[in-house]
Amino acid sequence: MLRQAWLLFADQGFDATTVDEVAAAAGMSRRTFFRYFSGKDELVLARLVEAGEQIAEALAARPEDETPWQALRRAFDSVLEAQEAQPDRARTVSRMLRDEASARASMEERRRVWLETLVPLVQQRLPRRKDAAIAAEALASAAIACLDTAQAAWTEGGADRMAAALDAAMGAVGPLG
Amino acid sequence: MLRQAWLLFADQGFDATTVDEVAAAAGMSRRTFFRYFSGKDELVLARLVEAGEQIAEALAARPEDETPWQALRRAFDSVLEAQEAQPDRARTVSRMLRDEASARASMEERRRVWLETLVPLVQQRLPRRKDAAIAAEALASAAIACLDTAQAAWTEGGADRMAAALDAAMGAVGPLG
DNA sequence: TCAGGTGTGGCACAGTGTGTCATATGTGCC
DNA sequence: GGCACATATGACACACTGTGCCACACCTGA
Repeated sequence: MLRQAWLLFADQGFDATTVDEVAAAAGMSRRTFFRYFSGKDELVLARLVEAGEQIAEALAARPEDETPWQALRRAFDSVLEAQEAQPDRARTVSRMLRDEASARASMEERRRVWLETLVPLVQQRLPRRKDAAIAAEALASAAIACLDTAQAAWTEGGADRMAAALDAAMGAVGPLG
Repeated sequence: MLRQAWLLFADQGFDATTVDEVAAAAGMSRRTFFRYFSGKDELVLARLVEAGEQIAEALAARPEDETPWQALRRAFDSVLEAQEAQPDRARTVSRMLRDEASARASMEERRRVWLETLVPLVQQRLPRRKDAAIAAEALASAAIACLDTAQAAWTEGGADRMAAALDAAMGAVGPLG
């Protein structure tokens, strides 16, 4: 949906692309665009949310005997593969999210949306204790932080295999087994 | 600086307060306000950056035999105290950052600024290895994620001692010794 | 007194996001 | 077919943000 918009973003940058251009490229009026999307941000967020759903699916499918941290690490694999399958495109998007101020806001939003679906799945893997809710949220958001770290390292040359970067990141924080 | 602005934010909400109002309250013109600040966001960010500097100072002062994770946990103590000293004000700010869309953008920005100062300090505590840079960034950003989790839990009733919430969060992710 | 720097405000402009209203474009029913 | 009704779209106006540009006031030293 609105693949046209992403072409514009990649070409001119996110900030430099106006809503008018996006709307025109999609063949609708400005007003109509705002009726379907809350703004340019939502186009970015939509993509990120999709990835979050992939992760949630994968996490739900991990064997029960894995620790939450191991399961989260494995759940990220599908996203890693998708990124490494189209490295140029993935790096372009990644740099956009890092460099363009207005796109950055979507990152915090993504964190919340991802947590909403991931936290319950993590909590299922924890013993029912008083602090289980906090523990689950801490684990999930720490894992996301590691994913972002790996993503950044991979985007800027340092690491050529993203999986290795993620192992390094998550392995430094908690035992991967 | 611009304490007036924070009164307006607390009173009307962040989004609902216009730059014109802030400028008027500070006794300067709109144009002059934009000469000193990049926007309302910067007023929020300034506060968050200050807290980050406190954390960095505290981290640098931790004994060398602590693990990075333990040291980070202890480095957060000063922020915790500051928050618990003025719980109402802290909760108001916390809710604003959570609920108001435009303030949310500052959270991602804060993450970056904090990492810039914290990562080198964490890396000093790690053995020099190939992945030390990634490990340091992963540890620091995971710790920040835990702090946010604890903050959220404390803001919404659940936990009345923020330190306990942070122990639960960080303890669930890595050993605190 | 004059020249040059500095701080400030006014104005105009492009851009975002929203409310309101008018105009298509169906869709079902008689 | 013709009519009534709902829905989708577009046009316009508006409040607000952020920036460039210019004018004015004020200070300071020669």
